[in-house]
Amino acid sequence: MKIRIAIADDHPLILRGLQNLLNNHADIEVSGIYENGSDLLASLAENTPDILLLDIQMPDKNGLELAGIISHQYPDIGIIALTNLDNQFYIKSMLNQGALGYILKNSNEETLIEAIKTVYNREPYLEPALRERAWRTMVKAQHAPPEGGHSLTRREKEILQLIAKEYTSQEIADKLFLSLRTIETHRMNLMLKLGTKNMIGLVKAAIQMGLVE
Amino acid sequence: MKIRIAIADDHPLILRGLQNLLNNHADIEVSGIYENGSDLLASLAENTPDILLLDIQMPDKNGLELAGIISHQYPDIGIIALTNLDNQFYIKSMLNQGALGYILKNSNEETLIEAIKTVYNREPYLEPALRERAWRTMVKAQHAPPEGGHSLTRREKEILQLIAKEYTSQEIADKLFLSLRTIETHRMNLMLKLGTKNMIGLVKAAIQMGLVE
DNA sequence: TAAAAACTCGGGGTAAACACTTATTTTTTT
DNA sequence: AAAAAAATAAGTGTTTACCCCGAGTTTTTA
Repeated sequence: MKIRIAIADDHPLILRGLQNLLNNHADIEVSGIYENGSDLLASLAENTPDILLLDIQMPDKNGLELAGIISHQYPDIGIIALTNLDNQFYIKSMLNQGALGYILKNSNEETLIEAIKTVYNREPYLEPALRERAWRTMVKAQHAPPEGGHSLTRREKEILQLIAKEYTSQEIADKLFLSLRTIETHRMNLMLKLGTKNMIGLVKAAIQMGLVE
Repeated sequence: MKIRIAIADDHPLILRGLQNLLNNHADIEVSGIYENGSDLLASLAENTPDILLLDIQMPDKNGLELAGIISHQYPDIGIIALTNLDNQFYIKSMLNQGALGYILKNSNEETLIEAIKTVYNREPYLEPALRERAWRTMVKAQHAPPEGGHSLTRREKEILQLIAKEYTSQEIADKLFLSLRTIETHRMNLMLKLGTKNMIGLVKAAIQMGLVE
């Protein structure tokens, strides 16, 4: 029996490349391709794959939300995050949202096939190039941060976004009708969670998370 | 006679997708695919294409340099920049470096083919979605900036890079054996050139220019 | 309905960034 | 050799970020 694979990605070139690549494997079958999150969600009930290759950056919904919804509604689908983002925060978040695999778009064929087969067997798979660093991140996470990794709250994301849009703390405070000290506290917490010592690091994190640009 | 196309991109998936897509067109022929800038440069003399699809982000050399070198050495090759970066600065820079076309990786097939045919006729092609904005940028550029866009000097790039790496001005001064005031002056000039009021904007510009991340 | 997490706000201080200015020396270009 | 551009440096002052600390309120989760 073939492994049925669905692909969701807003880049036609990537879709085509994946399709072409996977069709060369006798034990794999591409069951559906989707260019946005809505199409994907609409189709899953009718056409349930074994594996879902999911891009994190999608036009309508982002991959984190999608992974959360899908892993909840269809626990039998093995989700593999397919992304350009080589970012510890995202890896953790995706895994927390129910993804079993995490590979980069510039992976080679072997990595991709190995990821698919591994996740098909219900085992987690992480891009080889990212393993070392991710492991270190996990280890570090057991020391400083409180628990369960540094996922950002709604307010924190909002403020991070404004910071990355070049608002000063005072301007953010005015905009949100909050005290300057509140914004500063949030900023400090953001720096703690994202492991950076200044706003520069925050901006880079915001960009990697897709909150701006 | 077929249009001969070379593709340079470090993403195997994109390479495969492009190859597959272009092979479906009778009047197009893929003459070579390259995963890095060195391979590309080494092969161009032997195997000269009509069109080069060039990724901006490459492991060894960046696309800007490559475009400059190639357009100089092989003026008959029509260079089309293929990128994720929807960014005015980059568009201008690439065109200045001799690229004739600029399209995004999430373009559809029609856009890609149209770009190839347009550039084959030695005419410039810009991603439709980017035209409006780019045009406005060009118009604006005729007012404020001195000439040919805001090109940064070597020192400025170096310092911008360090800023984006979360060095403070004092740390940069120590590292480069310069006065703190010198670094601050450079920083001010950078902010002027890049049209931003603080370091946040500098970091974003640095990332968009590919100086970090 | 407790407990936990998130959100809010403050004092007091140091270091860094930002904003205006001018000016000399060195390197590159013409 | 002259002109232009780049790199260096500084005076002076204001604003913002950063770093300790603590603590009350609201919302979410268990």
